[in-house]
Amino acid sequence: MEKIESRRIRMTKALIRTALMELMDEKNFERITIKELCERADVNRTTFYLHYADQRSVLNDVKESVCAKTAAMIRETNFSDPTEFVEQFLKYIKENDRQFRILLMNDEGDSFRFALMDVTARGIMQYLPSTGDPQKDRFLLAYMMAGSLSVIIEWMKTGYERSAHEMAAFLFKINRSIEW
Amino acid sequence: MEKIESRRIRMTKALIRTALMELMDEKNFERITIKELCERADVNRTTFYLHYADQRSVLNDVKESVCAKTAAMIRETNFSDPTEFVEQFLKYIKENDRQFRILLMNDEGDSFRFALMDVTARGIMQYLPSTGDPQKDRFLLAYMMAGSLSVIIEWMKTGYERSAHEMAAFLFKINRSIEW
DNA sequence: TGATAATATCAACATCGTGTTGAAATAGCA
DNA sequence: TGCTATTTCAACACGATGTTGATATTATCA
Repeated sequence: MEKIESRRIRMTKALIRTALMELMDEKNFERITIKELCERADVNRTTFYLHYADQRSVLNDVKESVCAKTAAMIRETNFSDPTEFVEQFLKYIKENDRQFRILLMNDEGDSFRFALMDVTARGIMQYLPSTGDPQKDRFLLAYMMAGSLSVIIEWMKTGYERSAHEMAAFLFKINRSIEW
Repeated sequence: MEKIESRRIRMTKALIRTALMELMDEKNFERITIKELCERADVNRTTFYLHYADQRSVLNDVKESVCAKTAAMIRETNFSDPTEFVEQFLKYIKENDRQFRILLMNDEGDSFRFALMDVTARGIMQYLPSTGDPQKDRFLLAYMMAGSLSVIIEWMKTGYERSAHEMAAFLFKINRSIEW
């Protein structure tokens, strides 16, 4: 289980992942065939099956990789207060617009959103509410996370009209104002 | 455009829609082929193409039909205050658990959620916030709708542990407490 | 450098789902 | 009953899938 992938394999898989993102920018995920994915990546179809079972496993791989990079960014960034954390996070999304847009818009079963939630929880854990009732806490967390992500997606759709700073303040104000 | 479908056609399409819901309860949407959908519905494949182009158009049809029924329920139900409206809505979801669960869990691009938003807007329109800034209003609406739906989905996942009454009070309290 | 192992390519294959066709069977309605 | 709408049926060409065995290329290490 501790196998480290060789540089060649990492390169091949990266080519396939990049090709998938390109294609998802052009058409629906369901319409993407393994054949055209391989042609775009310039990788033999047999090679594809050496590393992935189907298109979905490539997509999952992309999701994991984006989450990992986001987690690393959070780890390496210094922020003193939660508003600044949110602002940094928003800036990061804006800078990596294409990836986040594609993944959030094609998020079957909210799997990417849940993964993002886990990642960002690290940054705001200490500011999360507690009612004493674990189930209520879960409901509240779900509410705030889904609500915030939805606002972020709306922000994306405007082409990031408002600044990350302004949006962070907005989001922080809303989330803080909730009574529990 | 004003064609009324004959009883036979309505029946055939209903068979196909029911079969799709059955299959979606068993496996991922993407893995469902037209062939097996027809076998499950006991309808000839040629007949399928007479009414639908592909699996997705069947799914869209199901979504529309569920939204239409929900809208009808809302129209026919009397409720005096918004909490009661939310409670009725939650009860309706609980009673039609299978349909809502399947559609919400497989909601690519949030299309079903948006449609549900439109439908329920009728019931809570007058209680929606206005900041004077249309874009901010859109953000707030997105936040509250996505947050509430997410709580509802979490409620589903618990197997409707708490009562619709309690959940309605909870949701109403949260949404009301938001500052804008 | 040269041997060796890992990785990628290639051609070929059977299999399956797709979408369409024209003709025949069946059901509903006047 | 007879007419019309609807469904069934068999057949077809097409393309994607997943797998195979052999071969070529590339990386690693002695």
